[in-house]
Amino acid sequence: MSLDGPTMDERVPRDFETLRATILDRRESLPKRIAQIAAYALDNPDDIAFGTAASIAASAGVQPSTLIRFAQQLGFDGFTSLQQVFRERLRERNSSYDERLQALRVKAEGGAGHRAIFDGFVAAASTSLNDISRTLDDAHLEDAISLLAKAQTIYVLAKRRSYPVASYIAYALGKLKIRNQLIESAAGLNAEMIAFATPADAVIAISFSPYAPATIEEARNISEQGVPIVAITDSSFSPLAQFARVWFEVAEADFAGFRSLSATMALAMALTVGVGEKRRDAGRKRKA
Amino acid sequence: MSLDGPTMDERVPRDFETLRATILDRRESLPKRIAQIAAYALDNPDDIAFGTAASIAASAGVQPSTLIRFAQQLGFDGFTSLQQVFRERLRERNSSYDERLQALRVKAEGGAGHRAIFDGFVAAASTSLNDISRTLDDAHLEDAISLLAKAQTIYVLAKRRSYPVASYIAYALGKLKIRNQLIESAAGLNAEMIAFATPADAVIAISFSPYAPATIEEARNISEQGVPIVAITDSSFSPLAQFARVWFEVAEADFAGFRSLSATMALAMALTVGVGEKRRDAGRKRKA
DNA sequence: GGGAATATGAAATAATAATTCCAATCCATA
DNA sequence: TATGGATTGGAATTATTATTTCATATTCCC
Repeated sequence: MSLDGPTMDERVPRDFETLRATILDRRESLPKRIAQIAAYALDNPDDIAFGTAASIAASAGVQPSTLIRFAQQLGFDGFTSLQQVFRERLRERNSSYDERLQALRVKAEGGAGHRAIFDGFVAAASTSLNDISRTLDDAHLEDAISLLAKAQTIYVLAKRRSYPVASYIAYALGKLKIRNQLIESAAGLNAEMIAFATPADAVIAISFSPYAPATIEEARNISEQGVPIVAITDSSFSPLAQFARVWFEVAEADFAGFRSLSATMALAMALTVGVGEKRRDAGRKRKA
Repeated sequence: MSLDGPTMDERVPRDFETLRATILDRRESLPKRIAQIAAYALDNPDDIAFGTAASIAASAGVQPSTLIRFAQQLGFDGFTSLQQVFRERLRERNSSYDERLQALRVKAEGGAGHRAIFDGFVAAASTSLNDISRTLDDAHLEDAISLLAKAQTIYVLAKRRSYPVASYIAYALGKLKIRNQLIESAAGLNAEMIAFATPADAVIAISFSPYAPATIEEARNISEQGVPIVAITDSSFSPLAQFARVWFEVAEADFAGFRSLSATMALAMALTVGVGEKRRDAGRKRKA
């Protein structure tokens, strides 16, 4: 029995890393059941954070009292205070990513030097990816892919800032052997090109504010011919939205006056590869 | 009083985002104290996850019973089940950034459906951004920007998969009023275009394995004319590296056979805007 | 192999926390 | 301004959960 007063020799681990180290350190010398719960704790820290003493003990295959003895051996005065450490860990880790992004952004805004510019663009891209990952509507995605998979030719329509995305879509469709036509302005023959499109075809149109007038005009014309349009744009007020059969709202973060394209790119690739898969599946079914 | 049976009309939010949306949606119509705790909940989700009804109520300045009424209004049968949602959120977000990515990747690999494809591309893009953020060499960035800032005309050279990046660079340089020439193959006049370049100009060349032969060939020719090259490529064995005055190694993650472009894009934008800034500074100094 | 020290299991107990209930208050409407 | 309904506060009640206790088992040393 040890009756040392309120100030004990052994320091109680206050943060998770210290705790982890302490456990690992003593691992050898722990009694069987205590070691069992120690291993469980390091393997399933989330369960310790949220579970009740009884539920955790059951999962780990020990008695609740063992769990408490484990906590006491580590210097805590009970399970509850041990649990605090595991909860604190979640609190901190949770914010770590956003904080890192925030730090990057602050550095980019405040800092001088060109590294700051680079960090700014990375932060903008990360933010955009994060956003779209949260907000993308699965049903829209399915609709858009079905629509495009049925098309004889997929026309790809985008100007200026959105043009790189269009050119990547065209490249990817080509690699997947899906017939497509990029509508670019070089030769000034857009109107003629568009005239070939029929309701059996489909369009992917991409435009962000300020909407390139040519893109809008061409989208209007082509939709009047009955060609279904899948639009990627930045708000429900976008003129593109009104012509589109399916449309996606993509909010890209910007930096130094240039918006990121990463979220749009990810969506564009998902559409392209999705169409490729859908066609392959349909092909297989037809053969079988 | 509503005595509707076990199947109630209103769906109980099962995940945090739905819950958040529901709260925001009803915000107007909520009674004062309930609204108070609603605001608190959205502002301090961690506290809801970890606190007790009493402690949370005290922090939010209401009675515990109000907290329970709030939960019930949302369709939960008590505070405890509301709290589950807040805990689940932490479990999922818990993941340090890498773990979250891992989750996304697992979802993309395991999951069927087109959402999985989308998640895969988002994961690839995030990974790439993460990598480049860690590995980019500040000194290289400075060197490249200095080199490009001195150029009379910046030639931009990329084919196939890298072409979208080149077109974005050209767009951005244009917006910044920096003279540039995109070398595309449409008219088959690349050789002639390249012949105009002099050592007072500079080139940004982008190529990834499998390196487009045309890009390599053109890079060789232009470097033999003494025009300095900044290259973005994917390994030190890249044929581009040997012609380049400065070169960046960018490792893009891939998914479904298509590599991400997000890291390359971020670097490209940093170069572009960096050059813009450098020229503006130089201009100011010359005037002063 | 015997005995002391240590570890474990299971149930009793104490504590803490969620929920309910009812009276008081507020608010809209006639 | 009176009245009914909704909202709120606070204490009582019920539930859940952590902790303690003690009997039993195991281990280690002489």
